[in-house]
Amino acid sequence: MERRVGTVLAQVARLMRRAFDERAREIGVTRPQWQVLSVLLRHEGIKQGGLAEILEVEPITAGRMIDRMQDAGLVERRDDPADRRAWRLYLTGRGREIMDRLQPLARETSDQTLSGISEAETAALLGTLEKMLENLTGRPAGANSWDD
Amino acid sequence: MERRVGTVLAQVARLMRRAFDERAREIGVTRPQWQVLSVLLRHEGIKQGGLAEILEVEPITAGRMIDRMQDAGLVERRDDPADRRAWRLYLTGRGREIMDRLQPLARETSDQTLSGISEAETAALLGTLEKMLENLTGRPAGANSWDD
DNA sequence: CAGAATTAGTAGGCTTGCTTAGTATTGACC
DNA sequence: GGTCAATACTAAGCAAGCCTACTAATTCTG
Repeated sequence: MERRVGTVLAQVARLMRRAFDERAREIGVTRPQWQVLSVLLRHEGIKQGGLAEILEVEPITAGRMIDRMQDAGLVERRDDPADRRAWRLYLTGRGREIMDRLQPLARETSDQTLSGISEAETAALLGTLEKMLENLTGRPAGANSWDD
Repeated sequence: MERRVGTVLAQVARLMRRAFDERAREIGVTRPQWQVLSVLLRHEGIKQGGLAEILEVEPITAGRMIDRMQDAGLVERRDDPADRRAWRLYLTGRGREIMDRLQPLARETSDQTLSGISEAETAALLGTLEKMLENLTGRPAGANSWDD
């Protein structure tokens, strides 16, 4: 039985990504890229390693994404004055503009996905998912947080 | 608030895949490949298109996966006697053996992820996820089923 | 201060997903 | 029976994950 949790979870996650990307294609941004922009909005000047940690992704994955987003003019790499190995990441004006246009698309996607599901059920879902996240990362979910 | 559902969902899905792949690396099989084997076990002789539909994946994605799994000796393509465009897919002996070894790893992964979460909560999670799946695919979740 | 260990990021190469565009075969319709 | 649309699959090319292995800079330790 439990086998199905991973399967269904992966399926829903993939279909949500597809639904978002479909809407955002015209803007030329993918959902993972939107998530990067989202983090950068809250943590201007973060290093690549920090970004990777928040996203729970390997540093190389974050680095490659920043490569593409820099080419697209969405983000900017600046030297870290205190550490010559590191980059500091900043949103460009274009990146900021695009965030404004993506927000409603994200809303639409989650509205579509959660249609007919009550607030309470959604909250319960989120609660369970956060426990799972803790089990997988071995650290409290609040710590790797998105909204501090 | 709802924004976070997609994000957390994607994160949990990715970390579960990582946890499974870590365990299965020694066997040389990834989680998506395990899912293919799983479907084939229940639907011997299915065509690639049918496989893609069950997995909710594009046909080309399924095709490329079968390429690799055929190279690895896990599955076999046989001609469809009634349609020269199509392939019929079968597990090899090796594929079947490997399934036996993967089952416990899948179990471990979901046990780790769901540790401290009650049966009732897990069932509720699954129920919610299936509603979301319906919302995303536009068809009843039982239809694209895994276990008929 | 010198040398070792850690940290920040990159390079190459793989799988899994996608889109768009193509070929080959089948099936439906006049 | 011939044309034409639909179907089954493949090709090329991209994004986003991963792992292993590397360079360069920093920090720790003796």
